[in-house]
Amino acid sequence: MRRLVTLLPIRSARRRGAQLTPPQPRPRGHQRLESLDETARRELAEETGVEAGSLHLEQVGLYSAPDRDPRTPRVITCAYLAIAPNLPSPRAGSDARTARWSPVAETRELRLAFDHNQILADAVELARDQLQFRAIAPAFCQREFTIAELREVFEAVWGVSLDKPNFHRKVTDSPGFLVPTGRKRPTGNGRPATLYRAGPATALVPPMMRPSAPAS
Amino acid sequence: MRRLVTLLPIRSARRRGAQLTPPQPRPRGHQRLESLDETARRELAEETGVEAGSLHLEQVGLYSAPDRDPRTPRVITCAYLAIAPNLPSPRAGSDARTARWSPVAETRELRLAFDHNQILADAVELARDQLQFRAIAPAFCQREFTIAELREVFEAVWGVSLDKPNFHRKVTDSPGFLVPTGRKRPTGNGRPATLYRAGPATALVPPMMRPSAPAS
DNA sequence: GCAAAAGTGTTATACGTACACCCATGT
DNA sequence: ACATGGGTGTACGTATAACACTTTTGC
Repeated sequence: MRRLVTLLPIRSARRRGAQLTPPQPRPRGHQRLESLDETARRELAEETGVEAGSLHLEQVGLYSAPDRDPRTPRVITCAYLAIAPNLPSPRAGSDARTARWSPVAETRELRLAFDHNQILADAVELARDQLQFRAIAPAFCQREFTIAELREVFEAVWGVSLDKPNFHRKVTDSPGFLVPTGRKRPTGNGRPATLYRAGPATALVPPMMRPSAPAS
Repeated sequence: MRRLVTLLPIRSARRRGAQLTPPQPRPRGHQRLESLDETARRELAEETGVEAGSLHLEQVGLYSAPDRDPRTPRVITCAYLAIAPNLPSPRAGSDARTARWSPVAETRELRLAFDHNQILADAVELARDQLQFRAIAPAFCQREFTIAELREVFEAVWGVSLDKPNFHRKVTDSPGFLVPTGRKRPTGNGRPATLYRAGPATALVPPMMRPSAPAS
């Protein structure tokens, strides 16, 4: 089952610059100024071990309701959506002590603090939308992947099941989306699947339309 | 010609809460806490005279590159996109002293300070995308409008020309998008157009796909 | 009547969907 | 040989685009 969501605790979220009050001076010298995007990328790498290169990062939005944290007014959070393959479990003992993975289908049942359920819902919805038009699906996979693995990404994020033959055509016909590596991967049982890498295209043309009703 | 963009100066952008440093205490007492969305809505109303009710407001994004304002590091801006009809000219003598209107087609030629060209481009791109799927186009019009006026919105924002008959069907067939008022407006020359109001629908189904290449 | 703008009908084409079918491999 | 999963072909329904056509007004 594909896991897509990590939840970093509030304490960590504050330290990593997600809160927009001026940052505390860092203990060891040489405090280089960085954008929030860079901060999010660096801290996520530090806490989960994901190398920054293979990481698709995107702003979800700014959450600034004055009473969103009843303990302290004026806590403002900028939420990010990260897309990456093969994420390791959050490191025990790190800031992300209570971080965990959750399948997309179960995110609605989670009970998070403050407005984090809303933030998470917005992030999932953003991922679902982006998947239709942008060529970000390979970011969920290894550097080389099969069409079936790519299809599982769409099925997991959208919570639907897609027609295998039509999906195959759509992704292979989309210009610049996939480049075959020439290699094949034995499936153990059945014909081996050809391996692909992410192509140069940034958009998916024509778009992969998301079915309205969840299929069986 | 339809004008869509207002540019508020930096000085104003700071005071209205677009900068995310803790807000200065306001001179007259009773400083109610508000979210950034509320701040943007209130300040835009104060400076342009747009009543808050008929205003579609949306976050564009957060701009936090450390050197985006070379005079002061760490100036962070949350940009908003506002959609409203019939905007009056910015008030002389107000904070928005250098604010002005610009047609969408000419926004690429503008020379703005700092990263504001990028912010403006992002906002226009957001408006273009949203127009396809959300029922926000009537927010550009008066409370009652004709199909032709609605079509001019799409043509102005997208920079294309659309087929009149097909556009008419699409918008009238989209359930809950438009409600006819029963009244008609004489065009001066030709058959009078029936007037519509914005319907309850929030999404445009099916979406109004934006043509890829600009038509003649 | 004529011009002009609103609105309707009609047709060809493109697209997505469903599903039958073939291909390549392990046992 | 046969089961299994990868991949291709094909037919059908629906949506879109292009444009001819009708309707309603002012002059």
